[in-house]
Amino acid sequence: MAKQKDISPLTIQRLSLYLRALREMRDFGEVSASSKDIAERVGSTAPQIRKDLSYFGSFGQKGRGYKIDELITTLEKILGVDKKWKVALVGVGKLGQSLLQYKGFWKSGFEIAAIFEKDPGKIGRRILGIPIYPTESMPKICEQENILMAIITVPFESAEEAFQRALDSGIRGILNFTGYCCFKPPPHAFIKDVNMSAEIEALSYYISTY
Amino acid sequence: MAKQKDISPLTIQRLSLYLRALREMRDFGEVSASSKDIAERVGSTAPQIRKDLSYFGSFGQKGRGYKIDELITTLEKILGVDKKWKVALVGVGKLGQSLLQYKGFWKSGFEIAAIFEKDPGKIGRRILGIPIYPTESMPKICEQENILMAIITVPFESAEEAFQRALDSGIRGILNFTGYCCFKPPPHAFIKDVNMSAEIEALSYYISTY
DNA sequence: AGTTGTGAATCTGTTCACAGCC
DNA sequence: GGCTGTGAACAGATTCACAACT
Repeated sequence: MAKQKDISPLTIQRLSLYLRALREMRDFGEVSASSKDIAERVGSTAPQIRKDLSYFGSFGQKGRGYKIDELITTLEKILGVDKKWKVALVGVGKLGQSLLQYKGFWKSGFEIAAIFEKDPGKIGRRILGIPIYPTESMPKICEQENILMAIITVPFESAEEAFQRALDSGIRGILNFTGYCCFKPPPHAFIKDVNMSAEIEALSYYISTY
Repeated sequence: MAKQKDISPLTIQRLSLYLRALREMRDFGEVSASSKDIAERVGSTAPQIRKDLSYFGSFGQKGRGYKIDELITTLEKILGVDKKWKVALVGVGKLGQSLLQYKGFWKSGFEIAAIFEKDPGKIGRRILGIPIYPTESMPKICEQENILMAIITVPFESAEEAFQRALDSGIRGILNFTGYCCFKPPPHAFIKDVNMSAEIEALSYYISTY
């Protein structure tokens, strides 16, 4: 279940969708599900789902489908969300505060444990009980608190600096909201870009064109 | 420049990155750029950029690269962001309010013109000067105001209903923050899913695995 | 010499179809 | 009969390599 190499990022992203779908089904009282059932929930196809799962092992029963509880546990293990993750928020402007407030993502074992800011007016205060530290203390705090992930929401201009500091602090996973996208992470650090402008501009393209 | 068919969504998404990079370069005083220059800015490769652009025409000069101003104008036209777009916000809970506050995206010609809500306590009020209407009035208002795009941030449970109402209101482009992903839009409507949980769970996978 | 634009080659991802099991 | 797991076929995206142009 662990060291599978060369699995497409697209597969990984979809695994996360399957997990949510399965949790819904469970909450709905279902006990087992076929690849077709899952496909309908996530707007995909049955062979796609079987193929994605097959990269990691055989979890179903021929003729019967998948046991929902088991598959949930399996997917949680694969995705690593069976563990608790401590996350740093770097930059607590409008967007950062919004993400803090928005509890949606922190459901599955992600916890914002520290906030880092440049603005002296904010340093030393707390938001939702979470302490705000000066950026310089990031290496120390991240080590102390065992923080391995960061959500970076600083302005574009400070992005490169923030990235570098995060890596120097032992951060291995970055969720990047800055729009800065030419940072090359070292071999075992990972960056995921979230780019809402690009999304909405793509919509603009489709509406204009078709 | 208009009706190119069958262009990959990935290309479109990247066009948006190129556009931002070029604007930065322009603001920095640059006048022309090679595909290599752009590639460095966006963390891609030179042939990728030339290929992407080639689907729409030949905009460069051999031996010299691209005139930045011209390419910006071209890309704006291709993406349709040379027009002003009015956008509806559907659901103004925590996440919706955050997006409103966060001016980042509204730079390039997108304007939130109306907010739609179920909560009677919010209806009739305004946020940042933008009126909050009951969801039922969506078809009427969207037609009056010529709103063709919607950002949907309602809770998962209300998503399907919200999608349906948006389409009934003439909305052609939806930016979907609900996590609901099995909605099949009709031929000339388009949905873009933004899924931050999936992003962060993917990070969890990479950190755990490598 | 420098750089574009592009067909051809390669690589990656998805779909199909069916053997094998329940 | 129903459904998984998977190799093989197919489709799609990226990279390469080079002719054409400045």
